[in-house]
Amino acid sequence: MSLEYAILVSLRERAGSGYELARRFDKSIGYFWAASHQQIYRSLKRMVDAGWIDCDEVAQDKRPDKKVYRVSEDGAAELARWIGEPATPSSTTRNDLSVKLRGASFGNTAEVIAEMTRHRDMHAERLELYRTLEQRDFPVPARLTGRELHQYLVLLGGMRVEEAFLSWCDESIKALENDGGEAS
Amino acid sequence: MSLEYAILVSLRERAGSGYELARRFDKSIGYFWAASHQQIYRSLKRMVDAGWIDCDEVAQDKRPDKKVYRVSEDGAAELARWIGEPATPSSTTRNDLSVKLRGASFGNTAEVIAEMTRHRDMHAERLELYRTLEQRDFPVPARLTGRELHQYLVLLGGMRVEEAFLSWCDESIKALENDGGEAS
DNA sequence: GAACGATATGCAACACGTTGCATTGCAACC
DNA sequence: GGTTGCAATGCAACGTGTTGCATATCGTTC
Repeated sequence: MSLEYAILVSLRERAGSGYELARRFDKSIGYFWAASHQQIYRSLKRMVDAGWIDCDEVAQDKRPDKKVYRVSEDGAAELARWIGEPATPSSTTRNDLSVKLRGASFGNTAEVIAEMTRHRDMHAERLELYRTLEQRDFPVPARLTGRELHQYLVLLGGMRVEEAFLSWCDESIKALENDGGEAS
Repeated sequence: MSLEYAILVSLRERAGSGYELARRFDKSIGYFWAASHQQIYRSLKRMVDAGWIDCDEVAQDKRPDKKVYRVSEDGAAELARWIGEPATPSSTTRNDLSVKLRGASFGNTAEVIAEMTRHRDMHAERLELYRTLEQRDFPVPARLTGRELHQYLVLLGGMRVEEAFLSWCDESIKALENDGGEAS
């Protein structure tokens, strides 16, 4: 249900086609709410039916036609309503790395260390990306207000979480390696 | 697909019935992989069909009969295989709080602050819980080895992530409040 | 001119998670 | 004796996410 609200936010920032939205969900808002183009097209259809967005067909030079969507008044109202609504119990945690770690003694510990190292590197890379985006888009965070501030805070959340995963991976790899050396 | 591996881990730690597994998924392993009893019963059926687990019907005094499941050799082999397997691209991030924050200027900022405060409190509570569990189950973390170490590291991951969310919420609430005071 | 990649939209099938409901046995409480 | 509550198992329907495929235009490259 919530993807539709992510789309509303993105379309309120700027109207666009399904394809453009899919590009945005490959980065930017997509870092915090993943979605494929199939999901997006399917949702756009439902949202048109619900009257949350309107659609203009736009013919283009040198490119296939596209359908540009923008948020209707009903859609804007619905978005505002959802933003104010207390969220459902939330955070259904599902972390397969934790499951693997917990089951490490039923598998091969060396493989688990390798897997944690892979994840460590992925989180480090993602953190690097966020820091690059921060420097590029928000060089002076202290002065931000309004929509820019909100966007910055979302990015900050991403950094905090990646930092946490990174330390966790580092600590765990160290502990597993020590354990392999002494016990096992 | 991955729930079945979480169940395998849990059943290798100790054989049990569907109901008992559902209780375990209300805490312990469930903090890192959420699952309802319907999912669990459904998965157990599939896993029996696949030959990953075996089932004994156990009659009980003063209670309904139950079906106790244990991991078969095939199941153990499959679990070990999965643990060693590099995980799929992973972490499909979906954080509705980030979406709400990003859309704050299209809703009511005061409501967003209230919502972030609610989440802040939930994360603080969860962190408290993890710290209690740590003190209860792992009073001397430095000496842990093997399976206990693995369980501790999973808990540590939970704490790191909750700490991160907590600081993020605190920072964001502060920034949003300041922004409301000066600009807007 | 064939092949490839980007733009652009979409269907169908399947896997997985959620919600709501249903049933049985027994104990305890009022 | 009826209600409540825990133990225990399960079905059906629906919503959402994933995977694989299909199609069309246009520009560039081999």
